[in-house]
Amino acid sequence: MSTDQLHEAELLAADAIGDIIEHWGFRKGLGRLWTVLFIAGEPLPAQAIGERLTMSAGAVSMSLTELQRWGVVHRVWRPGERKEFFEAETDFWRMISKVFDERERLLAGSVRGRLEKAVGLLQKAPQSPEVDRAVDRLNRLLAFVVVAQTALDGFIKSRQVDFTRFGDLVRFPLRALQSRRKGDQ
Amino acid sequence: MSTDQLHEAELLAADAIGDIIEHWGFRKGLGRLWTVLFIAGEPLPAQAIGERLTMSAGAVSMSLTELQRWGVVHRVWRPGERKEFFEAETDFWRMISKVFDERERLLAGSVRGRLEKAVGLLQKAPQSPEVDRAVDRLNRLLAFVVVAQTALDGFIKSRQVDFTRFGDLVRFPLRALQSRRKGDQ
DNA sequence: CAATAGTTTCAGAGAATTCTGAAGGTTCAC
DNA sequence: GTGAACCTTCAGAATTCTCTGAAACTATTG
Repeated sequence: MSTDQLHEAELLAADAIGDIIEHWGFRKGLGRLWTVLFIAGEPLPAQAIGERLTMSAGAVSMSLTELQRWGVVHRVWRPGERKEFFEAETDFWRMISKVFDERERLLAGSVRGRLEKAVGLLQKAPQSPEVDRAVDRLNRLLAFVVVAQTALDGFIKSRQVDFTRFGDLVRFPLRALQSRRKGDQ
Repeated sequence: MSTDQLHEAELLAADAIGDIIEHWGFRKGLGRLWTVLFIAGEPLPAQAIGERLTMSAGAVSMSLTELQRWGVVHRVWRPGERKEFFEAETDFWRMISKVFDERERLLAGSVRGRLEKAVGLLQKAPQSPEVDRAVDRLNRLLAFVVVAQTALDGFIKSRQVDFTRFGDLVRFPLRALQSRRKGDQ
């Protein structure tokens, strides 16, 4: 039965993506849910998602909320339909940018602030070779946080252009791969 | 007392870095431990770490093992000393590369394999517009995983050069910062 | 406005992760 | 070899995270 195989493939892929996502600090379930939506290729109602992944309505709802917060899933309203639909963001680049932005915004401020505070504390302490070296190192760490943030940001924001050398694979790779089938080689 | 302030600053910074690290999918404790070693600026015995962070010997040992596995902490043997010392890797770039490499190695194979398997499953299923579209999407996902990996890898490996515009801040900034103290200009 | 379909929220259950503390190694000095 | 100092391991404790299921809420329909 075709539906079973579709379903099995879906779960397999969802789990794989779930694992990636988990290694980047997200919940596995979020990756799985996004993948199901992505493979579906069209907006799905919450209930359908719950059925495919065997999740409770509550879990689906919470996950969808979080995915929307990250900008990787969008809510779709369909005239005439009572229920709501959800679709996966498919522009991988936009997705990643958003996630990075969010992480930056969330952390950079507080982290930077705290590191600066730590430096301040030390500089008020009586000078000593030990403290001096600690200040140097903290400053170095602080500098790195800033540089890394800038660099990552630049990378993320510039890549859309640079990626063209991959033949638009990132944004619209469908055509290029369409003809490759198992056993081709 | 200077030691108290050093200690307080240490904890503050350690916690900040711990938070960053946590958002990138690691245990907070690993970030904290690394930071203490980094600020110390010299190899420390396990016991000293435990005291500064109030961790049990077991936790310290386990954390050190993991940090070494990630290549961000090194074991140092000092002739004449019975205990062993641990020092933080200070080349941020090497650190990041290693971490990315590890993640890649760990996941890329399995993830790629599973996605390919999912595509294979679908391609054996009876053709239908729905299945065809699913195959397309899965292929696109697969392509992205590969591209992203390549791109990230390239970025990571090339950045060492590009970072020079930050005045070597990333690799060897110690000297540059050593003399700079608050009020220098 | 009552009934219904659908979604969100949240307390508590259950699962997973992380830490502790003790037992067991290992190394080195004597 | 024995004892001391130190590190590692690991079973179970403690903590944290995630999910469930039911109740509350919202929007739509008749």
